[in-house]
Amino acid sequence: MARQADRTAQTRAAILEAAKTLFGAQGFAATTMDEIAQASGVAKGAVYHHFAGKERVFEAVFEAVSMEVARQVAAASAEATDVLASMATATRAYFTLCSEGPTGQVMLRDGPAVLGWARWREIDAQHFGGDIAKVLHLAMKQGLVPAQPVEPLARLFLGAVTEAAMACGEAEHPAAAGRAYAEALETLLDGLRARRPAR
Amino acid sequence: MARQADRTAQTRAAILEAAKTLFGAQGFAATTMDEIAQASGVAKGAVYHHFAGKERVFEAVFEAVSMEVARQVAAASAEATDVLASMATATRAYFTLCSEGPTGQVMLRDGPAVLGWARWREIDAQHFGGDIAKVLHLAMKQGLVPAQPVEPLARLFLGAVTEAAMACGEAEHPAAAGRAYAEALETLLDGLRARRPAR
DNA sequence: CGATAAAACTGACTGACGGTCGGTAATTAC
DNA sequence: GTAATTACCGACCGTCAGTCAGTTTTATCG
Repeated sequence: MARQADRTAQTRAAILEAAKTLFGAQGFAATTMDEIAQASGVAKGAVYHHFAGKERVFEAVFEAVSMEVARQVAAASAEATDVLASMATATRAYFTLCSEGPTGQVMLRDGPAVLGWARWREIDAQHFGGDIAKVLHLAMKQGLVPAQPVEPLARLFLGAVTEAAMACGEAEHPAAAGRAYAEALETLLDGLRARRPAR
Repeated sequence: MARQADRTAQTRAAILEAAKTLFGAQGFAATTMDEIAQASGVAKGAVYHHFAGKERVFEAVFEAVSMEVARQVAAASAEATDVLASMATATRAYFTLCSEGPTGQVMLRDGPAVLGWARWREIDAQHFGGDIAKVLHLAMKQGLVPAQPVEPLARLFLGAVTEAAMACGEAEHPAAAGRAYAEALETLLDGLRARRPAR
């Protein structure tokens, strides 16, 4: 009984692993279901037995990658002086991770295109995106930032961070670009700080 | 001799017009070259005679739409008190235009997916995107904003505006969402203003 | 006006790829 | 054991972007 479940999980994992590699390396469009099937060591029919279609395979891969990225970002921003500073760190870790290699391909290039912007944000909001809103909310509670609607502001930041990640991925000197964008991002964050010290 | 050129231009225009309508209504993926050909009143081969492929058709449509949007944005922000305020107005006009209907489909949903983020920004930078950098630069020159690298900051804003446009397009009450995002955007812009010596 | 070249245009055809489906093998339940 | 359920197989199908050999239209020149 557990045998069956194991077997299923194993096959699923193999498909996911192969798909992640292929999607990351070649992108969604350039990867065929036949390739995925072959790379996972199963027949095409088996892939369709586990996933309703190519997009669903991608969605599963995307979710896995999302989770992993959020985990690493959280780890990177664990220690920080105040909440806004932690946001700057997290944000920087996020777009550094996303701007390089397979992760960027899945998270930024293909993500919105394949899943649609809405679903893309929906998933991201469960991992990294949601944290921005939380931190912002906390910052307001602490008086670091003037009280105002959180949602719109959080979305704007998410958009800015995404843009930075894309730009870094495209840049010839990603590291240098990363520094430049991190700085600009901090300028933006600092601008939010309450002007007349509420302290 | 002008006859030939006329004919060519006319056919091209017909294809572009049909493609714009179809891409806007159904999106890039759901539109077939056969449809475009039929709607333009020419054979498929003629479309390929004028454009190297489906993506090139889209690119031409995208450029036309981009230009039109930039024109309307410029018109909307013509009168404004200071440069930052004009940016707020322009920005708002931009994401209002982009968040609705066919324009949004072409500019935001399919644009980056089909052209690739890099090429997408490249084209946009020739129209709307470039203006952000210009305005920011001017604002620094006038002392409204502390001097700092313009490029990264401009990109972040562009990302934020794009995000706002997407969110508005998705929202159930686009008008209300538009107001909320416009306000958040102004908060961000205001945060950039040089702080008063009085504290 | 032909004759010739060049460009615009046609539409049947091809190859690739996502997805289907009838069938087989393995596993579990009774 | 047998029946039922689930995993898996792979030949086949429909669709669609892109091709190409051939036809029509337009421009050029003697």
